[in-house]
Order: sequence, then structure tokens, then C-alpha cells
Amino acid sequence: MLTKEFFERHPLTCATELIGCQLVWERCSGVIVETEAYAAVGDEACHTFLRRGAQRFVDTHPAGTAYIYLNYGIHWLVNVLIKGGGSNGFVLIRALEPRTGLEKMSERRKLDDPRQLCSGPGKLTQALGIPATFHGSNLCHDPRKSFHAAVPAESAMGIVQDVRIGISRAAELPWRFLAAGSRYVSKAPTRQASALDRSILPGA
DNA sequence: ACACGGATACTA
DNA sequence: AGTATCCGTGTC
Repeated sequence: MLTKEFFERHPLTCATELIGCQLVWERCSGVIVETEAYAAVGDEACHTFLRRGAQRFVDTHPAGTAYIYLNYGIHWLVNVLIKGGGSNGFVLIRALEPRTGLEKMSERRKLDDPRQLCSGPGKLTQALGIPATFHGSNLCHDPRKSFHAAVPAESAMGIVQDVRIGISRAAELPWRFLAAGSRYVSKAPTRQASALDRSILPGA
């Protein structure tokens, strides 16, 4: 299980390393194939830029806390708080390749195609059955509600970086990360996507 | 292409 | 109070 220390690094480091890791929620799990990084300072797309409560959330919670919010009045989106690595922020979990509990996911999503179960941030929250009430709780305490390290085959998987999706401010930052070639992402990489440039990562 | 839908943060 | 905005999905 990934511990708090994992999330006490730069948001970009966490967002790239989470690709290939597993997100486990009770009986359901999947391999993370798409993430986005948000920085609490200097990133106008981060909630901390406009929402007073978001900055307070960062100040009053430890690394690894779930930040779950309602978007467009319909969809709950799951982020993980990144804190203590010099630059605070969040990683949005955008898509999973389902691994266990597919029947339960299909029941919640009311469809069967494995590629449509978790291929989007709102979809995966619904498929795993993560409740909004988990907002503010920590994802490093209970192994059944946590992240798990990538197996070697998946950590060796290539990573593609691209611009983030659905935002209006700071839309040019290439802070969306995808498992190369994955058929389970929310949206295929755009033309400006490229192989991960590790020089963007602190300490690289 | 477009409707759906509610929390948050502004204006008065 | 009312308005603008928002890290999306399913169906038209």
C-alpha cells in the first residue's frame, strides 16, 4: 500500500508515478492509466486559486487525503492531496483499467463494456462506489481504500504527457499523464502529446 | 451537437 | 436574491 510519504513529493512526480499503480476500493480495483497534476501555488486551474475552502483544505489536512468534489452538478471527482514535498497540490485520478469487481462496477454504471466502466474521472468514482462523504478522509490508512504500488510490468509501461482536459485557465500546461497505448483512458492523447519529459520532474 | 445539474464564490 | 463558473457524461 502506498503510504503518506509517497504523496509528500512534487505533484508532477506523484502524478507520473501513480500511472501503473492500483486504486483499490473495497472489492473493486483498477490500474491507474490517466492522471492530472494541479499545483496549489501558481496554477490558476487549481481550486486553491479561486476557492478559499480549497486552500484551507490544503492547510488543514495531511498528504494522502482524498479531495472529492461535485463537478457540473452531476459528477464526483476524486483527487489526492499532495503536500510536504516543496510544492503542494492535487492529483486528479482520471481513468482506470478495471481489474477486480467488474460485475459490481457494471451494476453501478449500468453498462457492461469494460472500457466504459472507469474511462473518466466521474465514471470511476461511480464504478468504484466511492462516496462523497469520504472527502477529507485519508487514502493511506485502510488497505481496502488506498493505492497500491505498480507491478514491474506496469511500472515499465511508457508514459505520455499532454495538456489537461476541460479547464479554461492554465490550459496550456502539459500536466495530464497517460499510460502509453492504453485503451482505458478518458480521451485519446491530442496532437500536442509527447513522451514524458522527465526534466519537468524535480530532482531529475 | 446539446442537455443535464448543484456547490462555491462572487455581486447587491 | 441572482449570476457566473466549473478538473463531465450520455444521448441527441
